[in-house]
Amino acid sequence: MLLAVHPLRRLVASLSLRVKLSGDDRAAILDLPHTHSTVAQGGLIVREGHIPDRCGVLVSGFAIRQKISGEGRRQILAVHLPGDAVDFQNLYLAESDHSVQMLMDGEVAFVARSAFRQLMRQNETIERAVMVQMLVETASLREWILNIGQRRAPERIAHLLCELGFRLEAIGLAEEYNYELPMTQEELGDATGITTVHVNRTLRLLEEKGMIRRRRRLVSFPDWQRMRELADFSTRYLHLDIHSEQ
Amino acid sequence: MLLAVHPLRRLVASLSLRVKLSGDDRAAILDLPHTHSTVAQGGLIVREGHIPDRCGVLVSGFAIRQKISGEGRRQILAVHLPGDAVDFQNLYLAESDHSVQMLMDGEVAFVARSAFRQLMRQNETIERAVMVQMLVETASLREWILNIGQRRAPERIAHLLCELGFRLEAIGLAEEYNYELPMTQEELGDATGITTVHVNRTLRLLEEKGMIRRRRRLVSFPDWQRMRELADFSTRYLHLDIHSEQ
DNA sequence: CGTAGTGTTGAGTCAAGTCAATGGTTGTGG
DNA sequence: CCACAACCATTGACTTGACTCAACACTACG
Repeated sequence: MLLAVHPLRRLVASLSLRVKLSGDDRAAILDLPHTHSTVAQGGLIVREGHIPDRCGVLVSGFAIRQKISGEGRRQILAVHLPGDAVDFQNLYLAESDHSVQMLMDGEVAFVARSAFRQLMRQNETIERAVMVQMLVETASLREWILNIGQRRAPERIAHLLCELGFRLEAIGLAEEYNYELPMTQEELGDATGITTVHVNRTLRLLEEKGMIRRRRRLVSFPDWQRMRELADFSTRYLHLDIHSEQ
Repeated sequence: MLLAVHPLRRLVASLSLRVKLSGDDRAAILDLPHTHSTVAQGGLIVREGHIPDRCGVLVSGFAIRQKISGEGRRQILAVHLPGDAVDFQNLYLAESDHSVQMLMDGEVAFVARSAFRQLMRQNETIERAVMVQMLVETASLREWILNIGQRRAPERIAHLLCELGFRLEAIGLAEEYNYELPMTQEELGDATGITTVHVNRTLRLLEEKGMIRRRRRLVSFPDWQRMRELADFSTRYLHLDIHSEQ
């Protein structure tokens, strides 16, 4: 049973969320030459300072995009789910200014950057799909800034939990927005600009207020709507509503 | 003396900072059909929720990219200088998730989104130049997140002042990194996630430490290198070093 | 000369950080 | 199978950076 599931299938599904792909388009993506390997927890798929000549696609497992300050403090910029291409951000740049790291053991497919760019020039729909994906990533960064810059700890954490729930739901990896949190409390802190200790207290607070329920890393939301309101979570920035045709 | 200076000249210059453009490339950009108008301070060039069908290019004056939270708090995401195209972020999206506002009276040229995209498909160099510009904007958002998420108020403000100085210097609008700050202290606060009062105290602190000097809105840096170190300001994220050829 | 927008300063409060210790879970190797 | 180590989560006590509220000063402009 070779290749029970094609490594790039999730990428196709992910791109299809926002741009309608024809059978030919899908085939063209699946035909991209690629390698396929497992990467251990903590492994880097994109390295700051390196010249990116290939684009990683998450097949399984989660990853984070991160940047380290001069004092060695780590800021998490985004969380990537299976199906995400983690290197669109570097497709046209000479040198990566940040890195992408696996949150757990997982599989990654690698596609040559040149192959990606060639396919984009050949196929306008795929080009658009990639561009949309890139711009949605950027939109997420904007919301991330708003979150860190303007919200208090409880809302900040809540917003991150909502984003994860919503995105996992969209790709079928959550049920009723319940999911297993792929991050430690330290990582939640690095993502939201809050210390580990305060993340812990804030999670407890959210639980006491009945906004979340926890068992191990499993989070569930007794009242998803109230949670969304508390978190000030709007889905507009994820641009998921429609298949934009032009 | 009609059109003493072509409204799109600064855009050409701005794109040329990172991608080498031939004479034909430059001419093609200058030939883009466009309108040209003045926009008053506070005027919106991009509106959240609107469908962007045209792309604004700053001819003169400064603008900010911003997002408003559900509680009405404003977060500034980026500062745009003359020559910046402020709508690349929406070129492939159906609806803007944020807005761009003039910081002062200024001139803006508008190019139809379709014309831009058509030119990009026709001319691979221009396509690359636009993509690079888009990705550098995204890189700036990442650094912005690091700044707000991991640095203290003095370093945060210092970093913003460094970024402005460096970018203004790059387009010839600063002398020795000295420039007239285009923002009020309230705006500095909204950009860094700090209250107005604390911005004021922090600026005083930076001045007392000899990192900056102020006269009105004019800022200068007695020791630019020390300032950069304090701010933990690296220029890598601006990707300005080279004309990347591939 | 009055008004509106900025900038500045002081006093008091609070959200979040720091430091430090303890508990729980998982995995591993003797 | 147990003991230890490593990692993660939790809690308490104390500190502090930043916020809030409030007043006042400066400047530009009609």
